[in-house]
Amino acid sequence: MRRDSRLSGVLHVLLHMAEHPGPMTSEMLARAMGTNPVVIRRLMAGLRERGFVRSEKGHGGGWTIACDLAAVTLLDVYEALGRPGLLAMGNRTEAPGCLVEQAVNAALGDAFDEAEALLLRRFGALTLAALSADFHQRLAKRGGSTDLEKNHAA
Amino acid sequence: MRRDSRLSGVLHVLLHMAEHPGPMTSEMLARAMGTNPVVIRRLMAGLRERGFVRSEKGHGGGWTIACDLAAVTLLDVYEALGRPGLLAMGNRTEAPGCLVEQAVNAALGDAFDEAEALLLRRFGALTLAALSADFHQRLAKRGGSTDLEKNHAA
DNA sequence: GATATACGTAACATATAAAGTTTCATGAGA
DNA sequence: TCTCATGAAACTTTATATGTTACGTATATC
Repeated sequence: MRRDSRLSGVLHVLLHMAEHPGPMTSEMLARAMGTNPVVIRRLMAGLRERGFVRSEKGHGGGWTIACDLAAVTLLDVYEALGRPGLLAMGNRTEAPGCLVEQAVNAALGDAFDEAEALLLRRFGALTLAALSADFHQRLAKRGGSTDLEKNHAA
Repeated sequence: MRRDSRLSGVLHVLLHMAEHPGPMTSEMLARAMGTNPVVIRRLMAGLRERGFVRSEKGHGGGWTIACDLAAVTLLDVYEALGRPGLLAMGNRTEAPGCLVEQAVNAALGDAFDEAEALLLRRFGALTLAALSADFHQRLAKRGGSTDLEKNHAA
């Protein structure tokens, strides 16, 4: 399957929610993302458990942000998704008896660990507020609207 | 599917070949790796095209190393495998019209690009000779044999 | 209270890619 | 000629993200 896009997707959802006054339903968000409401609910389940968002049932219900955007990093979001695997490659065996494989594992494993650490460091250094600020900068430069319908094809 | 282990696997194969006088058949290598001869041939196809290894058919045939281990880096091997994807995550959409998604893509894309660059840098800095040297160091410390049968379960 | 709305969850379907397997053709040495 | 070994195609298996359907539950409006 192609690369996991859950982090990318959930950030997209969160930033749209930040621009939208009042709750957004899974249906609205799914339309914006070109996907299914159930996919949205799955993405959001972990975030709800951590208290980053809140969901309300029934009329006027939907999703609302329940945290300070400046206090939540991409690392927090990543962890709320269940820490999905970051690298597409890995060692063939975990604890091989073969010394050759141990040498290979050690060399590759170091590189893999470093790359993972780099990603987590980068995630930890970016807040949702920073992402939102970047969005608003792009918006000012282009002079568009924050309205969902203006930015997404119907 | 679990993480791609082709690079790990092909390095394992190469280092065993380096320790073995004369050609090794796909059958021998497959037994050592706990896999199928066809899998070995698939792994080696790209390396053969680049001249890193040579294959001979018929009696006494098999695979032999055809390069200077000190001149070939893990990056060369990685490229011979067809540059398989390094990261398990990616952006949801490549060139989105949505400014929110553009902001998300920019932030994540930078981190992803850096992680990939780090991995390729690390691969490029490691030669097969360095891996082999590390293996021999481990061997001296443990005082074992380079014989395949001694290091792999039957 | 009845109805429509919206989330929660389970179950199932689809798509993709690595890995494993089977089969047959081809070439090389004994 | 017979056996060994690679080359390549085709098929199966497995894992996982994503997409879809269906049904239960809670809530607001009428």
